[in-house]
This record gives sequence, structure tokens and C-alpha cells, in this order.
Amino acid sequence: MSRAPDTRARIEAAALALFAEKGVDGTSTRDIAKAVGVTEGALYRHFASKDELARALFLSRYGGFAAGVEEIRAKAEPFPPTVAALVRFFYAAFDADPDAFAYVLVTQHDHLGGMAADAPENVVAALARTLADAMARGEIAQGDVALVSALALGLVVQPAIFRLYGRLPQPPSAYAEEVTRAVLAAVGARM
Amino acid sequence: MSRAPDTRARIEAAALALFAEKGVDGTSTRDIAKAVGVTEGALYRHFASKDELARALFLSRYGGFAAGVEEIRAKAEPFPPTVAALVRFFYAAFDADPDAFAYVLVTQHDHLGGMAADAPENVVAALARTLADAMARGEIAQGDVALVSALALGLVVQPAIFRLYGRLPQPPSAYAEEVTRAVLAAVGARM
DNA sequence: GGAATGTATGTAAACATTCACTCACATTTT
DNA sequence: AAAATGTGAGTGAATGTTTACATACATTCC
Repeated sequence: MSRAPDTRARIEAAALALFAEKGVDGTSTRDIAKAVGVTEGALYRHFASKDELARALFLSRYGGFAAGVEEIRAKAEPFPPTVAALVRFFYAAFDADPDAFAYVLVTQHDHLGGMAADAPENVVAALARTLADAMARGEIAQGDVALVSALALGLVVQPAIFRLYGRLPQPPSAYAEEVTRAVLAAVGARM
Repeated sequence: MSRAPDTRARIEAAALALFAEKGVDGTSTRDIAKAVGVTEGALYRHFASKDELARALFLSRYGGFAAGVEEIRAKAEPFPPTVAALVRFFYAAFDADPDAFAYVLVTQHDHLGGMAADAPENVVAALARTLADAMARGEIAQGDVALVSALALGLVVQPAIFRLYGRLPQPPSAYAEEVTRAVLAAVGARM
């Protein structure tokens, strides 16, 4: 018995949803197997351990974020359209898979533990570089890059969190323009 | 055998630190007992269960936030000094006990599940009321109150998160003025 | 003043359950 | 036939919690 050749993908989807809702520690391998409709043993045909599953899930999803952010940054457009593109990108990712967004958001620190703080594949580092560049060009006010990164990220991420917890009536993508304006205002963009 | 009359407080402090660092599910009652320097049985002299400990910890800490925010809001000062006071208040709380700040931040949704979304003791609801008032008075730009709440909260909270993860060189209280300015700019305060 | 007693607090060991994971075997796919 | 994939029962370790018993300290009674 083994219809459904996409078992690995179904395991990933089920685990992602459960991890996002109850946390990795709060989710058992039994929970995952039951959600997929398969026995625990089958899980281990595709992943060496629960930890490896959690890590694979994180790396694949996080990698998408990092690549998208770096691509937008590399275009080196003026600051306002760059911010607009970043906001739209993050919220498109949220719309496409809120579970993945929540999971990456919540577990990033656990999994990024080893990664260099300014590694090119680090999303926060890429954002900081974007802001540092804008600062160097005089497109935004001078200031502590780490702080300004936190401010900008907070503006983008918090509406998504509100949406996850049912505190926003619409998905954050509906507010992309307003959020972009808020970021530009908060970082003191010259317009 | 039983010196140390402050066992309950020591249990709370140890549990809070462990919960903040590894999560409630990631922390065992044995971990807590070992950190306190007592046996597991002693834990159950003071708390009926691990869940009750987690809940008591949350409610006592969260209550302080709610009371502080509501107090500042009730003064009904003009918007800019109100925001400044709120930012200082949050960051003073962070400085006083980063573990408590992190724990409340991360677990609020789990514990607030039952609470009415606009209950007076709900911190986010109190912030939303503050912003709605300012909007009604024409002190800030018109807009979706839920979204504006998310923006303001994101600006305040994210620097604290950065600090917790070692991404900010100084505690957020050092940036209180800049964060206040960013909030005022982001919500379109007339100044 | 000192034995008796009640209560709060601690210990050490055990408890049933759940955990992540493994293995021998069956079935399907190639 | 060989490789890949799934099953179902099982493993030992770890989990939250309870238990039987011990100690400290305050109060009460003679």
C-alpha cells in the first residue's frame, strides 16, 4: 500500500502547519504521521530525524526569502521603489504560505545560530546592507544601521503577525502601500 | 531541611529564564527543579502543574504591562508625549527583566486565547484605543486602527527582539528617542 | 518551660504515559 | 530482481505528576 508519490511533500506541508501552530517541541512525530495519514516509520524514510525535518523545512523556506531580498537589493534601484518591492515580496510570500512565514519567523534564531551575522544568505543582513547603502547615498537619514533595520523590519513583520493572530481584517498584502509609506517615513527617506 | 523561604520566587525566576530561552515545551520540570536546586516534588508544593506555573508567570508579568499602558493612556496627554512615555515604559520593562519581556512577547497569544480582543486588560487593545483617540482628535493621520496599531507596536517591539538576539549593540532604552520619532513619523503625527 | 501537635515545605522513588526512533517484513515501482 | 517506500510492533529514555515519608517551625496545652 503506497499510493501518493508525493509523500515527502505532504509530510513537509503537514509538519509545517503543525510546527507553525504548536511549535516544533509541541508537535510529536505521531501528530505529523497522523496528519499525513501514514505511520511514523514512513516519516523516517524521508527524513533522518525530527530535527532534520525541522531544519530542512526552515532552510528551504528561508532560502526563498533570502534569495528574493537579495535579488531586489541587487537591482540597486532608488530607495522608495526598493522598499515597495521588498514589502510586496514579503507579503506575497505571506499570502502564498502563511504557515511557512510564521514558521520561519518564529524559528529563525534557533536555526540561524551558526550562520555569520552578515552572511549574504542572512535576510536581516541583506536588509541592513540595503539600508546602509541608502544611508551612504543620502537617501535616508543617518543613524545606527542595526536600529534602523529593526524599525523597518518591525513595520513589515508586525502586520503579518497581527494577521496570523486574527487581529487584522485583511491579509497584509492589502496594506502594502501604507506599510511602504510608513517605512519611508520612519527611516527619514528624502522624497 | 528547608531554608530559603523564597522558593516560590526562585522557581518563578528560574522557570521564566528557561521558558524565555527554550520555550515552555522545551523546558522540563526536571530542568526547572535543577536550576532552582530543589527536587521536582517541591515545584508541586507551589504550583499545581507546569501549565499553571506557565500561566501564573504570564498573568503576573502581562498584568504589569497592561496596567502601565492603561495608566499612560488615561492621562490623555497630547499624542507625542504619550508615545514617548509608552516607549520609555516598554523599554524600562525590558531593562528590568528581559526574560519576562521575551516570555510575554512569545507566549501572549497562547495565554490570551480566551481574553476578549478589546478587553481593558489587553495591551494591544489599549494601544489601539490610544491611537483611535489620537485619530479622532486629528493628531495623527486617518487610517485603519488595527494596521496603525501593528505599525506602532512593530516599531517598539522589534528593537527589543533584536536586542534579545544580540543584533543591537545597546539595550533598546538607549534608542527610546529615535524609536519615538519613528512612531510619530510612521503614524503621520502632526507636529 | 518543655512536651505534644499541626502545618508548610522539602526529599527520593516510583508512576503511567508519551516521546523519538528502529526493525523485520510486505508491497510497489522501475 | 533490485530499489524504494510503507507498515506495525517494538525499544529505551524522558515526560509530567503522585506518593510515602522526613524535617522545620509555630502554636497549644500541661
